[in-house]
Amino acid sequence: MATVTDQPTPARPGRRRSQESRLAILTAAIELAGEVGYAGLTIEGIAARSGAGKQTIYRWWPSKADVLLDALATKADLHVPIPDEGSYAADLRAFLAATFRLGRDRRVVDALRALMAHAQLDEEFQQRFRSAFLQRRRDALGIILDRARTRGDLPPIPSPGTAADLVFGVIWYRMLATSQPVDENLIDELVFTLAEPR
Amino acid sequence: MATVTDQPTPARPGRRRSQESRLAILTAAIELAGEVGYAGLTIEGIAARSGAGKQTIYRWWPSKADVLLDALATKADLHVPIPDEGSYAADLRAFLAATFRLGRDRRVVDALRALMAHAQLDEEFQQRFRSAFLQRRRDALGIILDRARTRGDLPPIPSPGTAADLVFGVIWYRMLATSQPVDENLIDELVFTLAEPR
Amino acid sequence: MATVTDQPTPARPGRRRSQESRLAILTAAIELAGEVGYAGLTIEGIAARSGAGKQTIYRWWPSKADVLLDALATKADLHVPIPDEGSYAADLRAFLAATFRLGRDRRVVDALRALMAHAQLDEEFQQRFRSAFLQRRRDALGIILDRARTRGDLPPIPSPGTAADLVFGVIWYRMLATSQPVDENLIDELVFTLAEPR
Amino acid sequence: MATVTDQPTPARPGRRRSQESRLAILTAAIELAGEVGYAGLTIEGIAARSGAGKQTIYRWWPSKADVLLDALATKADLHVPIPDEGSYAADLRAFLAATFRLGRDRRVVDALRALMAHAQLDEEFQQRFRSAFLQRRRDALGIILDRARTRGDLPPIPSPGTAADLVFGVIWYRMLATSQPVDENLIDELVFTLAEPR
DNA sequence: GAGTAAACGAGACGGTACGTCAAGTCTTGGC
DNA sequence: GCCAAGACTTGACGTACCGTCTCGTTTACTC
Repeated sequence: MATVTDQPTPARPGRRRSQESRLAILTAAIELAGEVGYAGLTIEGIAARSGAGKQTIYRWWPSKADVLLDALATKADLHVPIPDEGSYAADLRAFLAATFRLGRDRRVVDALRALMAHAQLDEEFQQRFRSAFLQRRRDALGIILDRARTRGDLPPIPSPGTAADLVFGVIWYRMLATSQPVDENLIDELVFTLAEPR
Repeated sequence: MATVTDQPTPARPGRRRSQESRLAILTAAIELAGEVGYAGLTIEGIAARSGAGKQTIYRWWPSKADVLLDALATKADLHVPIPDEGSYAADLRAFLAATFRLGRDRRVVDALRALMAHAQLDEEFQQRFRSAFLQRRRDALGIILDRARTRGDLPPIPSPGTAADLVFGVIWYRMLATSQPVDENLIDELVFTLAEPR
Repeated sequence: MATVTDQPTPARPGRRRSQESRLAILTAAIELAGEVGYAGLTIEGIAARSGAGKQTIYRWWPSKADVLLDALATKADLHVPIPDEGSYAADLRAFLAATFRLGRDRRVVDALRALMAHAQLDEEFQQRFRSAFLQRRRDALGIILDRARTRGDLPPIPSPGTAADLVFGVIWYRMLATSQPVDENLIDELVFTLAEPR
Repeated sequence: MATVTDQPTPARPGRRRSQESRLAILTAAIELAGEVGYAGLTIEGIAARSGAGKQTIYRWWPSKADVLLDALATKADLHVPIPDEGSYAADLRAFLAATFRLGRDRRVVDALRALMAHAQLDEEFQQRFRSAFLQRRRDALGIILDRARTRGDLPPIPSPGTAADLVFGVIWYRMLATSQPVDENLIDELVFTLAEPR
């Protein structure tokens, strides 16, 4: 039965988007970012490596940052599962551990640093980066905090919003400013500071 | 008697560095960054605006980020005074309030965001940015933390290093990721979370 | 009775060529050439203006010059009648006057200039342009010259071929090199120079 | 002694134009035009072949046609000497013979055809082509015609202007429309038609 | 009336060159 | 030796069209 949401196949005329090209472009972007760094990454380079025409890239992505973001979303598993571990402390610990694991992949970390950097230089990309990446992470943590509040597990201070700022703040600060990734020790201190009842 | 610090007059032959040019360049950099944004800032633009030759800029600064960093250090008052307020909580509150005031100047915040971004894309600048800016701020907070430890005022968890990461983490995260600056409310929550004895 | 030239109905299967499309394309070509000039004329532009697909154009014409040549032949009356005026001088005068009239239409002159230009840059189009246009005009003048020779009206020098070169030479030279069209005065001088017995 | 016309050295600051680059560009343009034809000639190709940057070409010439025109003027001897041969007929014959010789060089003829073509597609280049080439040739013939008039050697019809149109008309028409160059026979017919007293 | 075949509109594709911008370097004459 | 001026090579930008290649649709003929 056809419904209103059957939009993926609106029977448009014209040639369909090539999935071969799309994937070749995303793969080339990831590889090149790893080889020459984000600063050395160019649309021309991606086009050359992937065998696509530049226009094909510009047709679907507004900037090299968008290509890389799409590549990351498509190729890297950025998903953070949030199983109910029974307590705020345990949930938070699980969340941080998952992030910890992600942070061990140098290529992913470098790409995220570059995307955050690009977001500071490109107003419009900043919007996309926030809604496509940053906000999703925040929402995941938001679920944990909500659950804790329901449980009566959540300290009154800091407020959920500030707690999220503290968690993501350390993570990003270490990535951007000190090259010191999230480690086991940090997890302990964070859990104690945020989840320990007073 | 000549000493090691007598560097301004090493009695070299040839024309001395022009302070007029230096200041004109720094002023032009600040102004242009405000007008066209960091992404639109170019060495050529700075040279044209300041009336300097490009070579003069390249002779003294390695990149546009360094010009802007120098301009910020020279023109904006980035100094954070750390008077002894009698307690860790009060010192921390004073430190955050000073940062709060700094964050009200849009132009300074934008410049800092851009410099942090540039640091992600330029390995060598990252070193200079860390030692010339990030580490200095950290050192200032370090004094407060040291003083608190001496006083016996400092909670055992989080450790001083992590406390600094938490403080600078929130500040930078809000600047870079949420466009939500440090405000009075955040100060209260941070002071409570970090300085309240358990 | 079917003859060799009855090509429009070879009883092939499949959809027939659309005359609507053909005319829409030729019209669009003429209009666009007038609006944006030949240099600004593109197959994509013709397709967009006419509502045709690019493939439809490429199916029937090898280049934009061929489209324009076809358009000119179809829409503009390029025919030069050569009624017998009784003498070489009168025939030549009539021929030149007809050409004169044609040259008053700016759009036709511009299109011819562009086609002649294109013929210099595209070897294959040059062949088609010669046989479809230049040679036809030459043949028309050839009839006049033949008639004059039969009449004994034709001066021995210049030879018919050279006479044609002289006639078309001035016309094209004025179009291409001096923007000065054929006018009454030129007609007088040409007729005197070529047709006056010595 | 310095005079008002000593303009070549106005003591401007800044680096001087590189004659090495200029000549390398002109040479590359001539060579490439010969190898790939004018239609295949590109600014990028000239830059690559000459070792110059594209910007250097765009700085000094507005289009590839201007490069080629300059190259032709610089490298090919396009000068037509007009010694006084004693009579209009002899002068005209000498002029045509010189042109005849020029027309034997395939590369020069092809370049001129292309430039004339380009002039039809580019309004501004047309102005430059006329004053830098076409008008100069016309002026040379003008001297011959003036001399003839002074001598009383010049037939009243056609007028000098029309005579020039006829001469250059045939030459260009043969180059552009019939691929049949000026030859000895044409010279005889032209001299007879234009210079023979009636 | 069910194939089958071609032309049609639309539009994505790999390319090439465009003309521009800025980078960082080099060369000039003057201070 | 520093300075302003400005030409230099280099390399990427984002755009415009090229000519080709699917798509699904429409129109004709053949069986």
